[in-house]
Amino acid sequence: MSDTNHTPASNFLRQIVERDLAQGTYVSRHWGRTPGDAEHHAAGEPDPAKIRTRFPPEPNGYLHIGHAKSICLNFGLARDYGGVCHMRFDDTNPEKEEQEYVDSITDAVKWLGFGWDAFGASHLYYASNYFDFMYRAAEYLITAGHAYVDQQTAEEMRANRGTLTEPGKNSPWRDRPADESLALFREMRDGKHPDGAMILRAKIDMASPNINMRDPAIYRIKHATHHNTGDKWCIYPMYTFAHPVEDALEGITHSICTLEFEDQRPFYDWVLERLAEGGLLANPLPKQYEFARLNLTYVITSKRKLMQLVTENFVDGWDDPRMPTIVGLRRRGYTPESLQLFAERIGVSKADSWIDYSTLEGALRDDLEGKAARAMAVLDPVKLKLTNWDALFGANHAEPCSAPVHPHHEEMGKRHFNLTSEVYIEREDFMETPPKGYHRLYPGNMARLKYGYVIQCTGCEKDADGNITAVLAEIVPDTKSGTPGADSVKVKGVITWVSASEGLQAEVRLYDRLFTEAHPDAGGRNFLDSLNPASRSIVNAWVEPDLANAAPDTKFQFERHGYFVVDGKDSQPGKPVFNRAVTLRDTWQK
RNA sequence: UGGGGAGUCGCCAAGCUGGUUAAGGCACCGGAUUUUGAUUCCGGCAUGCGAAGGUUCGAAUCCUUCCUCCCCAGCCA
Repeated sequence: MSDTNHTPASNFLRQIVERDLAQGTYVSRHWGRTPGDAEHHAAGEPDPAKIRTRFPPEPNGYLHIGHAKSICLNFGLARDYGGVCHMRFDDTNPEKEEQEYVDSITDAVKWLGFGWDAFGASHLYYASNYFDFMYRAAEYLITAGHAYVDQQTAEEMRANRGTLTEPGKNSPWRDRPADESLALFREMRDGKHPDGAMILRAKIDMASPNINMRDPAIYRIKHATHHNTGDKWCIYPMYTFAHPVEDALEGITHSICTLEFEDQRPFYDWVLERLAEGGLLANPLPKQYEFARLNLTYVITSKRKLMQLVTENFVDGWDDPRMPTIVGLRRRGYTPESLQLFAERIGVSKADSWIDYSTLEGALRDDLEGKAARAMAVLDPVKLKLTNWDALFGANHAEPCSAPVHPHHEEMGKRHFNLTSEVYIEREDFMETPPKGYHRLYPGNMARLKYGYVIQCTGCEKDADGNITAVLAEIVPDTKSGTPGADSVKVKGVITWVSASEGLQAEVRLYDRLFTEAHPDAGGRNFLDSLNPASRSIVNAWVEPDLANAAPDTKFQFERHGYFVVDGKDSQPGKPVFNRAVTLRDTWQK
């Protein structure tokens, strides 16, 4: 069960935050109540937020389990240290971003249990709202001699960038007068030039051993309509330039990103320092820290590959319960708490690592164990005939039974259902010739119909092909659960069942991992080759009649099977569809 | 072969301003309880910290060399 009052494990980011808090690194910050430049913040109050972090997705796809780790990290740090985490859309590339994605992303973050209202304000921001400032910052860099307009083609730029081991060559336009660059940059802004005709570059060092410092591009021409700013701009800032600026405008203290941006940090600092020198940005400046992104065995998180699974119909959409997307996990039956627990358990560090898929499953089980209502369901039914029923109770008798909604939480109440002369049980709960240690039904053996009577198996019926068509057993009198004689006969096996005449038939979707390989795309192989053909099987199951009107999204533990959720999309009133979220642990070695 | 990172139990991960019996979680293995072969509860689980040297009374922690893995040459983020 998720434990809410405990000290979270230490990690390098917590140490950094704690050190900064102890040293008062950010106490001098002012906050102008909205994002803004140095002047704006200087006019504000001392920042009530001890730290500011941000979750800055690009709205060009659906969030997945890897983002969940980042969300828990950023929002968690802010929550734990008296700060605030900004929800920010990093929408600097109009060609790839859409409103549909911003909606799904905000939904996902909220569903996960986080929000961005703090200190009397909503901290939902868009990088595109800073385009005016970014433009001003770019003009400043040009004026100060830190940037120039380059008219090399993309190919020339690439050729002159050098290689990992050889320095690059200066662009022929590198030393043109600032006035000239400024004029051209304004022409770029005014739409006088086609895409790719010229580009604004930072002037740093073409011989830097860090390729990212070899005069990186900071503003490019894109005649495209932006989801937020429409056609106001035809030039857009590059991520590497925009991101540090966004962080600074928002007063971010700890800018946390993934490892692949480590090489980018010198440029991040360069941008901020130049703009702070020019008085455009307020000190102290944000600092970037990098952590290892999540890798989960049997799971793929590449945006491109996830997209391919959807567009080529290997799954039924972004919210297919087999998808590692937040919407997929949600539909699968994962809870926000289970995902938070997962994030907490895996920790955060800078070491590339692979988390066992079972860690994810374990977090769900641990969360649902304490709170999911129990119910009986038979997924692979075979009929069980109670051959002494009529003699004992009279034909057509229905024997009322009751069971706790949760065995450890009496306050959750009781559920009721009838035992009848014929019930369904799991096919695997009967064996003609059982292996050693098997203690369910086999001829001569006794077991309990859970919450009902102890029964003794007498045999089975078969069809012409030898398939078992029914299991036969007799009720052992006076052994009903809850009655004084219930324990007069001790049995090792307890079997779940559903009345054949009163049970409800329901579609149950049994999901398993999407891939058969722990590392579906390792070694350059095609991840589609390891798609698990058995990742979903649909069965017609029998469930307790009261489940007919279970509300969508409700989680149940089908006893002895696992945790299931009422599908939020395909269930109809009176006709629920269940998704298996995860099986129960099974330590019985067959 | 340039630059930037990382290597602690099967999987994560603390510890790394030198001195602890090398945390904790997950997994696993025992045993107890159990009308879910679940849960819960007890107990077990690294003489070892990528390797080899060195410094030191003492090293996962400091130094040297080496090995392995990851990232970087988009007008993507």
